Amino acid sequence: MARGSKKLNPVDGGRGGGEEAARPSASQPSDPRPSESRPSESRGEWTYHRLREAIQAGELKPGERIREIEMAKRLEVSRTPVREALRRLEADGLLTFVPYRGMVIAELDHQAVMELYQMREVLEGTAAGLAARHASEAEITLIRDLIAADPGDGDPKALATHNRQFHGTLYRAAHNRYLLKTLNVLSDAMALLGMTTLSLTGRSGTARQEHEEILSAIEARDQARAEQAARHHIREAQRARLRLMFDGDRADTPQD
Amino acid sequence: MARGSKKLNPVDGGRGGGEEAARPSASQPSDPRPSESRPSESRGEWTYHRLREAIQAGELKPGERIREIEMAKRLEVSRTPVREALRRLEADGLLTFVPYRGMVIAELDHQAVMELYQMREVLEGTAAGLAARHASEAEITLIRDLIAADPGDGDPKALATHNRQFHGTLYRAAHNRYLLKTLNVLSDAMALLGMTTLSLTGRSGTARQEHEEILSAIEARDQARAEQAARHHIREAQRARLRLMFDGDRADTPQD
DNA sequence: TCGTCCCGGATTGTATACAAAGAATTGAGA
DNA sequence: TCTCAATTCTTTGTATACAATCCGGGACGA
Repeated sequence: MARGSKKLNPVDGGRGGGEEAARPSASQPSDPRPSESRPSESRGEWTYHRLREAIQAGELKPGERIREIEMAKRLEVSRTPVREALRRLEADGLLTFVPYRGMVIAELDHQAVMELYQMREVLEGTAAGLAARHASEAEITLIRDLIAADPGDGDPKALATHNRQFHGTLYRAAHNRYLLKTLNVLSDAMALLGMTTLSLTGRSGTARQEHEEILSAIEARDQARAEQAARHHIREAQRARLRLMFDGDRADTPQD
Repeated sequence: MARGSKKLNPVDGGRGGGEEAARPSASQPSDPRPSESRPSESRGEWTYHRLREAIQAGELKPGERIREIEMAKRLEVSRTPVREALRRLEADGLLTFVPYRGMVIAELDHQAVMELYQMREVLEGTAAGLAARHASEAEITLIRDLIAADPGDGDPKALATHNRQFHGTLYRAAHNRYLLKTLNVLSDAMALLGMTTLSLTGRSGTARQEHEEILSAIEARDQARAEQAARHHIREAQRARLRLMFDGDRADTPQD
């Protein structure tokens, strides 16, 4: 039943939040889930978000198997909403369905990672370019404020969150729902690779400069420059990622 | 259960299939499972494809409501697989969920159409550019043959099919799964607009020239030119679409 | 006449029972 | 000890019952 309205942007969109009052108690005689914050969200929706967060947070790692029953028990819902969530995550590319074995957290091989960055370079560039054309002053201000609030080389978690905020704001500033949706999906897939490259390669300072470069071009309403700046940013991120992956090949392999 | 393996490309072009290839009617409480020619895709999968085709074919028009029970009865399956199919179509952007009213075939407003074409221009250009770099000789030959097999100004249905084949082949030739998936989704969304612009604006001849221009650039392995040619192609299609929409505003409005 | 309240119908959300089919295990035989 | 086969286990696919909620219409009162 009550299922929050969903449009093309599944991520958030910063709706005023309030929502309709939403009746306090859940429907079932004995609502199992810890009195979480979303009374009006359907179980399917809720499960979807929970699993997504778990993947983002790295609690569920690539290759790991997900059993419907186990998950249902763990989240204290029935299989039905779990199935719905799994299907949606599969559509997002975060899960892979293996016949007769069920869902598995997607594993990205080298080729997939290359394709992912290639795609992101194009779309991130497009987003920045469009933002230069279409962003409202308020949106530009928001981006500026976000960059100013950069947490610097501190908590990797905060760094990742901040980075996500910056890019998410940039995506929205492009004012293209399809672009927004696609970039969000790509970002999610990136999470499968583990922690951001920022905190792992000491790139946070450089990244901030690159962010400022993008902002600068947007402020100047220079579409071409914004696109190039964004593409450069992603290429640098890719370089860092590749270094990380090759290092990892040496370091991680023996482990386990 | 048996659910055919699904990869990152749920769409692809392999739909050469015949209309109603008989649903996997097997497995009813008393059915010896007639050895179908396939591992028999699951009902959910089957339902998904059927609904998708129905939308593509225009049997289900934008704004139309889809009731789970009605659909289940019509396709002779239970609500469960129907629900799965509906969720997937929603993820593809072909359906919109309206709280307390269920699924509705997505309607694209003017803004959405603009965004769609904007996005397609970027990605189609990217695909052509990548194809120029990565397409195998076999793939290039396939594209060449397809263009040669252009049905010309005849049956609109054949024209649409051929056009889809050409573009689908181009997408695959880019060798990027994320790009492929996204372009397929965008193409599907286009189907919501109704028949191709080709058959409705007498653009088929021009389109063929544009296709040849793209091919030429790919054969020459000229990435930049391929990208530009593809972008030009989409821009022209967009122009045709806009003309059509404005004409439609005058002609269709009174109807109904 | 208009507004409000209430009830029945319609439709989705959720849980659960059952079926099917690969996967794993265990046993016997060579 | 190894191989093969039968049996059991595990897990998903499907159907269906039930619960909850919104929507529409109609009766009632102001």
